[in-house]
Amino acid sequence: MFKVASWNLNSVRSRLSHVTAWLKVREPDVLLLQELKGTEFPSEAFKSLGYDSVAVTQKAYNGVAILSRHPMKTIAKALVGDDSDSHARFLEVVIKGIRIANVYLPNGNPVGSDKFAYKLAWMDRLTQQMIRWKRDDVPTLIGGDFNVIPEDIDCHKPSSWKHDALFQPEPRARYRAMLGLGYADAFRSLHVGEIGHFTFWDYFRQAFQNNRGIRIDHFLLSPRLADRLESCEIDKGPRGQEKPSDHTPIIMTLSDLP
DNA sequence: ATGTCCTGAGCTTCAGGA
Repeated sequence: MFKVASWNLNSVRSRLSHVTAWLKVREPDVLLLQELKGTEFPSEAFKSLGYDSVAVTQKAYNGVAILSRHPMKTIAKALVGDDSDSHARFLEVVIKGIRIANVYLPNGNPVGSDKFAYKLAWMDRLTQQMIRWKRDDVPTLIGGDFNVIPEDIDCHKPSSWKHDALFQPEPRARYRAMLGLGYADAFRSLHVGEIGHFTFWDYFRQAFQNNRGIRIDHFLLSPRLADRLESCEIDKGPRGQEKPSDHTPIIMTLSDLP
């Protein structure tokens, strides 16, 4: 069994005790982290728990890291397609023969702004990379904060998100196009039609207490990995703790190769 | 428009991002 998790921390410094406590209990083989929010990365804290790590950071914003209990080879620290893009949003490694890409897609608000255009361009670049990945034999997992609400059932109330970049037709069409390439949405493929499953809740207006959330953290699996998918669950526990991230972890398990 | 939380400059609060 191979357990992979993903968690947007909204600052690794503010959430270090949360994530280390969570790792001790859940013991995933691999953890993808997003929104580190700072240049410092506490690799020693994770090393003492048995995890090697690789991180791409920048000052104040963004930042992604991958923790692994198995040998990990770093392949890329940036998404190709725009040399002028300096945001820390992408990390690609190989662990146990699986290509794992950790992504933190742009938020894109407000709709119609330069940020929205950057979000769409970033998704186009990721789609092109996902097409290139299909050309080799390496089973591939893309996980992280996609900042896309795929379908109406992935938010508590569509009308509340009608004007938000995460819910616009353009990013949703691009997410669907990724599925159209043959990648499976791990959570939805095992929870068809189920409502009320979210990975993010706003800090304000008691959104979590009232389960007014959205599902924007995803795992996309190439066909050979989708065949090995055993479970995919959202762990709401951390979102209910003191000083939580606004996101909560998503966890999936793959069966071992025969 | 509102709500809340985080970072970082360099204030004893603010702007910017989410």
